Amino acid sequence: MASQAGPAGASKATTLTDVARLAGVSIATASKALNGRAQVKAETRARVIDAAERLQFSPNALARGLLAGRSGTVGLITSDLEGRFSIPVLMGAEDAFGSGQTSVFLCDARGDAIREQHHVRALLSRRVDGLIVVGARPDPRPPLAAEVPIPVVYAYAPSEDPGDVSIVSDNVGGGRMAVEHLVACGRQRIAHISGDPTYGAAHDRERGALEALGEAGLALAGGRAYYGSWSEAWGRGATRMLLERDPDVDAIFAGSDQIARGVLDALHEAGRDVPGDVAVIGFDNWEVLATNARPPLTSVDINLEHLGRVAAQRLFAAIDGSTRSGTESLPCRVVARGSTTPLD
Amino acid sequence: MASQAGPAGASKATTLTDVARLAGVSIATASKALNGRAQVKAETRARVIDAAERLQFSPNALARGLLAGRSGTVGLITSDLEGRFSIPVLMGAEDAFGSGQTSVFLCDARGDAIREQHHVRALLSRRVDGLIVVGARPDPRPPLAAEVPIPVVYAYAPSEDPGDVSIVSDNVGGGRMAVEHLVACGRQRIAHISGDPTYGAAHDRERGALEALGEAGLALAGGRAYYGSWSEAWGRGATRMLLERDPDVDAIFAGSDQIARGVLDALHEAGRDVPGDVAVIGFDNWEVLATNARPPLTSVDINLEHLGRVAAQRLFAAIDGSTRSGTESLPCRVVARGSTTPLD
DNA sequence: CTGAAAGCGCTTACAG
DNA sequence: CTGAAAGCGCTTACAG
Repeated sequence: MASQAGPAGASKATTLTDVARLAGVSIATASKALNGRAQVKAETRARVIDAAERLQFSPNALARGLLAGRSGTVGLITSDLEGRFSIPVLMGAEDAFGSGQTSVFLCDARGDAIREQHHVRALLSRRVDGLIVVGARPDPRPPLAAEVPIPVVYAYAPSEDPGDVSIVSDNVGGGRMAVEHLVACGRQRIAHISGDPTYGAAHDRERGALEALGEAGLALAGGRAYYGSWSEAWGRGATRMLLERDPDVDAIFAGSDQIARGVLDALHEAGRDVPGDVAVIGFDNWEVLATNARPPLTSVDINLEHLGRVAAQRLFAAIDGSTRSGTESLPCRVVARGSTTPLD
Repeated sequence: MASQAGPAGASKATTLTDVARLAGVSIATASKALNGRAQVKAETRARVIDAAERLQFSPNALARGLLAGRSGTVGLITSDLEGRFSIPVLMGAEDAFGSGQTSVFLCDARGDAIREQHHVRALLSRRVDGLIVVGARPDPRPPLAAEVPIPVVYAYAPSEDPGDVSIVSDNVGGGRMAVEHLVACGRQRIAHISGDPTYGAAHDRERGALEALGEAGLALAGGRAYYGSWSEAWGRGATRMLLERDPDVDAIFAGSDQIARGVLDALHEAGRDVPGDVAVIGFDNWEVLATNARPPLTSVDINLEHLGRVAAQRLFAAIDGSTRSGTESLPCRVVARGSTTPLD
């Protein structure tokens, strides 16, 4: 039954020629009229515009791009669509582009360098004007394998090459903010439970936390930071361990919201009141986890959507000729909820 | 300092003409050689291919598309990138396309019809060969406002127009599976706590559940299904209510994994053992919630990634001329974890 | 103010 | 087997 009709939509789209014919002018004039060029009589322009509307004319961007040497498109290569971190970045970038004339090609490399190469080649063939590469985790990643003749911006995960343009969130600053917030809430015995120790960003956060503690004249409760994995189970286990070693702890800075959820559970089971006895702050501000927690979880937001938007802006700038390079760190912010309140 | 260098990548890309010149043939011959046409001497072909490689020739897809009347691109319009349901669908679609010659434009309409229109127009102007529209929630949605001359496939949220092509997950079947699984585990007093009652899909799931209960000669524990919102808090509250009205309940089918997490919490606090006293099954199989639950949560997976892949296949078929239409429901599957086990 | 012509980079009949 | 020519849909100098 199928496929008898031949390719759907085979009815040819209307072209400038059709519009020109209907308006009774040459295609050159039609083009100028539609593009707002100055040298067209007002009445002629009106007739052309009217004809274009009547025919539902939609200019062929392929032809235009071929001529202009610019396609008005951009490639967004993510390493991991599944991961929840690339999505907000992607949203921010899509948002920044979408409002203008630029369309975005989405490619998921699934963390595979070969696949990434394949996508880069395809995008180059489509003559994208630039590329944004969104990493799966915040650590530095190798630059794209191929030499590409267009600007590239690395987002979330910076390129290992300092000559590239990278936009990341300021993990040191985020760690610092978390502790400063807890100190501002009057806490003195602050512990840090983090995740996978192979994440450089985790250590950056710890560094920021230690700086802030030092400035407040405090030491880390529990004797050291606890590293494990980015899971609720680890948050629970580490908290039990911590309570044994340092029962007087009055605040816990968790390396992620998942860990924080485990921390809250374990504190609850140990009969500690949050935030009365122990304040808890998470990291990432993963809404669904943070707002549903009991009590709702204070967390450090890493502003990923903003990061995506900035990446898009930097890409635009580079396409327009900017030669700025290097890694730019964007500040985090604390979103306060019920799990941290001042002691009084 | 910036922008002195002029637009980056301004060094013109190599063209077929460059390749032909280096190989000492006409561009027609070069084209045929590169595209595997039969009428080319082997030695000539080799010379052309060699030249193309040396020059890193990447054929201009814009020129090719202009000529072919087909761009080899497809538009993916999502209503809600933030939502966690559109992402897997998008992954599946991207995956199905990405392995071939098709590139995907991503557009987020943010649930706004005006924005959607804007994106449709832009995509049409880029001469995409087809469109996939991914809804934000599983209920039927109005078809695209504009008449589009290319095939459209609606995924996750079906079009209200039965003449359109829609791919959705089988919510009735999913509800049925959930109850059948609980019955298979020997449960007799099965309750259903669902979410926002304005979701048609929620009622579909209930319907499937009721059918399966009827076939097992059982009635719904708690007297009726409990509707509220898709949150942990509601899961907790509803469970408390349920335990009061029907203390003998031995299984709860939650309308989402978030609700299920709340259910588990409340059961835990009420001193009920899961799955010993009460079995719990969720819906959506949201990995991060399900695997981190205590015990790990059994859940109905709605196979969104597969749904995206099928949507892509249907779009391809339509582009190739298939005229099949209507709504296609894809089956769910139960992913069993620790929260449900046979009574024995 | 308007239009004929050239050209963006490629592919495809059509001659040779 | 190879190449000259036309053409996809548009824009932009350049004449008139």
